[in-house]
Order: sequence, then structure tokens, then C-alpha cells
Amino acid sequence: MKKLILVDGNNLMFRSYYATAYNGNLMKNSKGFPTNALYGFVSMLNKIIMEEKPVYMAVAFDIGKNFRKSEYDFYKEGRVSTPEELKMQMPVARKILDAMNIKYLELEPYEADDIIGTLVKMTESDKDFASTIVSSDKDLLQLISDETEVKLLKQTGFIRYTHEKFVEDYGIEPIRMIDLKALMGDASDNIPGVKGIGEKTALNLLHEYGSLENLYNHLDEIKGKTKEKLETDKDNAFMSYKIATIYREVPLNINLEDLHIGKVKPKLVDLFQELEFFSLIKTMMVPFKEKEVEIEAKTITDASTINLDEKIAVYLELDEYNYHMARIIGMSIKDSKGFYYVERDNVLNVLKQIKDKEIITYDAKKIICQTKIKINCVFDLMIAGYLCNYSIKDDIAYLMQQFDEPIDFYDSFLKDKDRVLKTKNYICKKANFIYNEYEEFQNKLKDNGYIDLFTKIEMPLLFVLADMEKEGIKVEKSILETLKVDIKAGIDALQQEIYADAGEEFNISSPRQLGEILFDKMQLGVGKKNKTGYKTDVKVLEKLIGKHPIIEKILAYRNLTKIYSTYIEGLENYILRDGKIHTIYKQTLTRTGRLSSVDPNLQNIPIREELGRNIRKAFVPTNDLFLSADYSQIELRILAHISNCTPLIEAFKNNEDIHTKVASDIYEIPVEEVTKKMRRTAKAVIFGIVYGISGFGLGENLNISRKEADEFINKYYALYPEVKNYMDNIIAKTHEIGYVTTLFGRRRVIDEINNTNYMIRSMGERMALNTPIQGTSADIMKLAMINVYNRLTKEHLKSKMLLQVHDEIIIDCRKSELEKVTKIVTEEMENVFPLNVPLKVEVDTGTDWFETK
DNA sequence: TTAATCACG
DNA sequence: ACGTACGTGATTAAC
Repeated sequence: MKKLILVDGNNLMFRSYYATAYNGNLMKNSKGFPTNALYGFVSMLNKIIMEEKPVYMAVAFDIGKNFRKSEYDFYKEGRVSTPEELKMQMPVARKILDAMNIKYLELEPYEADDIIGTLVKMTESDKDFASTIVSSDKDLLQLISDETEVKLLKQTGFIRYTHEKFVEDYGIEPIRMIDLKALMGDASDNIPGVKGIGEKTALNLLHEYGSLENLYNHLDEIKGKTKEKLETDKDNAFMSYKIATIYREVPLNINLEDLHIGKVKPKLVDLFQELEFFSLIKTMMVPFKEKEVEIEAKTITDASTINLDEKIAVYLELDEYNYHMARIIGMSIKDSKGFYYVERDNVLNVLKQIKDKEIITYDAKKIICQTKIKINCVFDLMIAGYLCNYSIKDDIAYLMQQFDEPIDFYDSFLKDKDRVLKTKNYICKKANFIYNEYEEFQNKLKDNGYIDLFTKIEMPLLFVLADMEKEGIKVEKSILETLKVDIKAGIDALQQEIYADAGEEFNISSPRQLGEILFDKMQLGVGKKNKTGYKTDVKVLEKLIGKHPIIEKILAYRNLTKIYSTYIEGLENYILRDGKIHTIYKQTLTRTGRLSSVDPNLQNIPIREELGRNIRKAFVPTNDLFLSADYSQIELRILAHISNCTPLIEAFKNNEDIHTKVASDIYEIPVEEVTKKMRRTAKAVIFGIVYGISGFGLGENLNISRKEADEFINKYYALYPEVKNYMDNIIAKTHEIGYVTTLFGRRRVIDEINNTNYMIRSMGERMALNTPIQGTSADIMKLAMINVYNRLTKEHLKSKMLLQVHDEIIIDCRKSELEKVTKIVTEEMENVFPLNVPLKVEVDTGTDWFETK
């Protein structure tokens, strides 16, 4: 039996386009040509080939006019026209198929369905063939027979409709899909059908009478409204039948044998290069991979032959991402004359000799932390790329790919059996890329107005962060261990009680299993659903408190296991031989300009709940105490500043409690009469504003009605019209220019802002509101850190900055220096940049992180 | 690999 | 009628 796969090409392209077009970031190559539909199309083809392993294949397309439209001018009327960005991709799909050596068929005035129908007919008269149709279009189900099945694509996965499966699901023969459509019509194709008859009624009628023809022959047996409807629209029904029938006599002039899949042609590489489908080149083009160009690099053991009078590009390769734990593989250098390669054992030696020369690299922090040598990096390509809105990963290969210089990804390089042979060439290519792109990125920075942000904030910050990471924070394992024993006992006890309450053992950590126990077995409520089953998050569970003691036990269990695995076991794994944890601050990741912390994340150590907060007891100073300095209400102060809101600015100037102040304004009562609850409400409203509020969201958050929430918001706007004004303006402006800016000129492009999908557009608007606030706050903190660091260094203090948690820094402080350090952080942080509002810093100290603040 | 959950500002 | 607050990272289950 020869298997023929028949693909509905148009359908696949449309699906691929819309599947990814929604997020607002239409995938394009560097020339701006949209590629999202093509990428999905090729991936889908590959998937089909993998799953079906066909020997014969054909892809059908619509082209030109179609005969249905000529005969019935209402056909497909009212359809939104195909987006230009999808149309552009259609011809390329054909080119790709040609290069993949897969036949595609199109013929005016027929539609893809008709071509597929014709091919199906051909296979059915040829005993050797059986076909599988691939599409998400149910119309094609009418072609199902014993030799023909339809792989009906769903949002995720597919349903394979064989003849048997179809009859089982629909209770009619596949060919009666036509009769079904004749009755129920099709809104998307503008096929009328019988008005008022939907799928349910239509199916019932067909179960009873078998076909449209027979149904109308027995019209007198039908009662009531249905009969009336059928009578009124009889003509429409038979006309719809004609339109819905797939034509099977398209003059294709082809033999089935012609549809044999051939070998992939080399020109596919060129196409994919043009489209920048580098990952597809790697997976599909193995036999065609170009031979690696060998770079002539001199292996050196010292720096004597390098031209150090000009900038040099340096690249250091390690054997894992976490540079605190990694070992060196080798180092490459490019100068004005050529390439140099340094083997592992000589890296430190060479680096020491060149460290004060002007170095350009990718991820200087990695080099400094790994080698403990403070190189004079004047240009970090990773940071430049980040500011210029490139998608930046730790692996430089991602950036190289975007510049048409694809090399193996670091992950696959590490796994490569022949790695040793390739190393020199591989990492020299990286140095070459850095060297060659330096000027271009320098210009990009200039064009974007990023020179100050780059040279005065991000580059200096890199060295500050490197020092903090290198220093690390001391963690007392014994304290974690003590806690661990208690928590483990708690978990075990709770687990037994929960099993007893539930009447069976199950995996409490599985939301799915838990949901079934709570809502199906124990019937503790109706249960909200998500994609995979019942929702079981804190909010849901808290609503169930009181219905059964198991709920509180589950909440406690969740709390304990979270602490146990993430904050006890998790952290323990990161304590190095020096007894310290060295996190990695990602400087080139967030869309707003904030830092993030990984391996481990030290920016989300518990504080809000008492139990989790105990984790902080394990973090201790190596000097005498911790000093924390945090910006009080920095985001709100920035909001007051950028909206130039007089009452808020005044409140901050008078050092008022802002939440109480807003509460007193909203409730129209004196400050003294503001209750805790009022203050809490005001706080939630204020937060909502910063995030781009909706009445619904605030209502959810405060557990009040949407109407009440709306009233609060409107009250707030009335009180502080400047804020409302700012919000309206920033949204309008972002719609126009497509990006937002922080006070220091950092930009975030927001493509979502003009998306046609309401939900995505709204999200874009909220980002437009929030990013200038969050981003400016991040800029200010970064600058303050640099200034604090410089003061500590200049005044020769032994106290060291260890951590940053967005609006807070933690310093490992000498007791003798406490006064000086307090003065430094307060001065530097509060006076880092003049705003219309004062910046306020709150300082606290303690002998461990628990005691601090 | 993705989804759900929960930790932080 | 829609679906619902910004920015992160780690762990677990389940495919």
C-alpha cells in the first residue's frame, strides 16, 4: 500500500499565520519580511513527515478566481481580506516546497479542496494507494472513505478521522457532510443553508432521513417550526448543497507516481538563509552543511605578539553557563592583525597581561567573575545588543545568528563528540564577530541616543555587579538544616492527615489529582477550570476554607513544600566551598531595565509570611552586620514626578504616608480617621494605577464588586487629574510611535499596542503605562548602586554591597564603618538624580537577613 | 517542553 | 462579547 499525504496548503499557512500573529510580535527577518506563517508551515510539514512517514505527498493551494464565486457571488462574501503580511509569504511557501522536492498543485479556477478531492478520487480508483488528508477544515471530512482518512488539526494535536471514527462521532456517512452543511450553512464561507437550523437539528434530521433529498421527500412527516424553516429555505438548501460539494474532476494532468517525495535540494539552504530559519537549516540540511572555514589562529602562551595599541576583542569559553562553577575551555583574541588562541592553562597569565588594555567582549561579567581579573572592558557587546533591543541570550550564537553568521549553539557545542578538535575555530569565530560588530553597535547606540545610558549606567554597573557576585553572601548551612528537619516532619504529618481526610493516597503536589479529589470526590465546591482541569491555587483554596479541614492542611502543605524544595534544598545546592552563595545578576534580560537574579534567585527569598521568612536567618554577614537601604515608595514617587501631579508631589514633600493620604482624599475624611482597611484599599488602588488598572482587576483584588472598584478608580482620577492625563497621553503617544521611554532614555518597543486583538492591545497599553515607571526606578537604582560603590571604594571602606532587590540594596557592613556607610547610602541614593519629588531611603541593620528591616 | 503554582519587588 | 494589574525565577507534574 502506498501512502499519499494530501496537505491543504492554504489552510496550513493561515493557521500558522494566525497562531503566531496574535502576540503582536510578527516574526520577521532582519530585512523586515514577515516569516511567521512560513516558519509554522515548514515546522508543520516536518511534523507531518515525521509522524506519517509518507512516500507520496502533495500540497494543494487556492489560486486566482474560483468557480464557486463566479457562480454564486455571495460565496465567501464578507470575509476579512487576507492580511498583506500573509499574502507576501504565500509565493515563498511554494518555493520552499519546490526546494523540499514536494509537489504542490494549484489550478484556476479551483480551490485547494477540489484539487484534494480529485486526487482522492484518483487514489480510490488505484488499489495501491491510500491517502491521508491534512487540514483543520472540516469541509474535507466529506472525502473520507475506506481508503481515505482525514487528519483534522486541532489547536493542539489532531483527530484522525477514519471512516469508522467518523461514523462513530457523527452517526452519518462522511459524504453526508455535504447534506449537513446544506442544512446548517457556513457562516465563514457565507453559505446560507436553512435559516434557523444548526448542527444539532441538522444532524438529527439526517439521522432520521439519511440525506437532504430524502428529507425533502418526506417533508410532510416533519412538524412545527422546523418544517416551516425547511419549506422557506428549500432553494437555499439545495443551492448550498451544490456549493458545499467538493469537485472531483479537476483536470490536473498528473500521475500519482509524480507525487513521490524527492530529496531535499541544496537551494533550500539559500531560502532558509534568506528567511533566517537557522535552526531549520541545522535540522534539515545536515548533508548540505557547508564545510567549516578554518580560521588561522596563532596559539599563544603570553601576550607579547598581540597588538595592544588598539582595541582587542576577547572571548572566553567556559564549560557551563554558571561561571561561578565553571571551568575554562579556552580563550580567543582578535586584534588588528589576526587571531590568537589561548589554551586553558595559559588564560589567566595572558589575561593578566592584557587586562588594562582596551578590551571589547561579550559578557565581561563572566570573565571577571570566572578569572577574578578585573579587565578593562570598554565595550560589552551583550549589553549593547540588549539596549538596542536585540534578543540576547547568554549564548552569543543567538546574536550571531541574527547577523547572518550562524555557528553551533553553545549547548550543542558542549555535547559535540569532536568538541576538542573544533574548539579553537569555534571560539575564534566568536571573537571575530565581536571585533567586526563593535563599530556597528557603537553607531546603533549613538543613533538611539543610548551613549549615556551605556557608558554612564550599564557599563559601570557591570563591574559593580561582578564584584557583588564574586563576593557572594554567606549562608549558614546548619541553620537551613535545623529548619529542614522541622519542615520535613511537618510535611510528613500533613501528608498523612490529608490522605486520611481524602480517604486515599494521591500526589498532593499534582494540581490535577488534587482538583479531582476536592471537587469530584469530596464535592467541596463547583471548581473553576483551566486548560488541564480544576484550578487549585491559593485564591481558590482560600474560598473553600471552612468547608472541610483538608483545605487548610493543603494550604499548609503547599507552604511547607515550597519552602522545603525551593528555599532549603534549592539554596543548599548553591552553597559553594567558601560557604557562600554566588548568584548571577542578569543585566540583559528584562524588558523594563530591571535586573534579574538566577542560580539561585536571591530576589525572591520569602519575607511576607513568618514561616518562610525564617529562611533569611541563614543569610549572615562576613563583616559584622547587614545594612539594608531601600527606596521608600519609589515607583509612586516616579509616577508623581512624570505626571507632575501637584497633590501627590506635595504629599511626598511633606513626608506624608502616601497611602493614608490617598485614603483620606478618597473617603473625604481627615487623615486621623483613616482606618487600616481604608488604607489598604487606597494602597490597592494606587498599585492598580501603576500597573494599568481595570475595574475588574481591582475588584478581584479587593474582593469588592466591579462597580465599587470603578468608583474608587474614578475617584482617584478626579482627585489626581494629572495622573489620568499622564495615562491618556502615554497611551496615545505609544499608539503613535510604538515605544515608551524611561527618564534615562531606555526604550521598550511595544508592538502589542496596535494589535487588532483587544486583549493583546490592552496588555500593550498597560505595559506602556507601567514600563516608564518601573524602568525609571530601575535606572535610578542602577545609578545609585554605581555611586554607592564608588564612594565605598574611594573612602577605602571594607563594607561591601552584596545584593540588590529592585528597590533595596544589602551591604555587608563593618561595625566601625556603620555611620559612614549609612551616610553614604542615604546621600548617594537620595541625591542620585533630582526629581520633582524627594527620594527617600530607609536604612536598617541586623546581624542576619531576618533581623534586617 | 509547557502549564500550574508560588516566591519576590 | 471579550477577559482582565506590571516585572521576574524555581519547582513539580505531565506530556
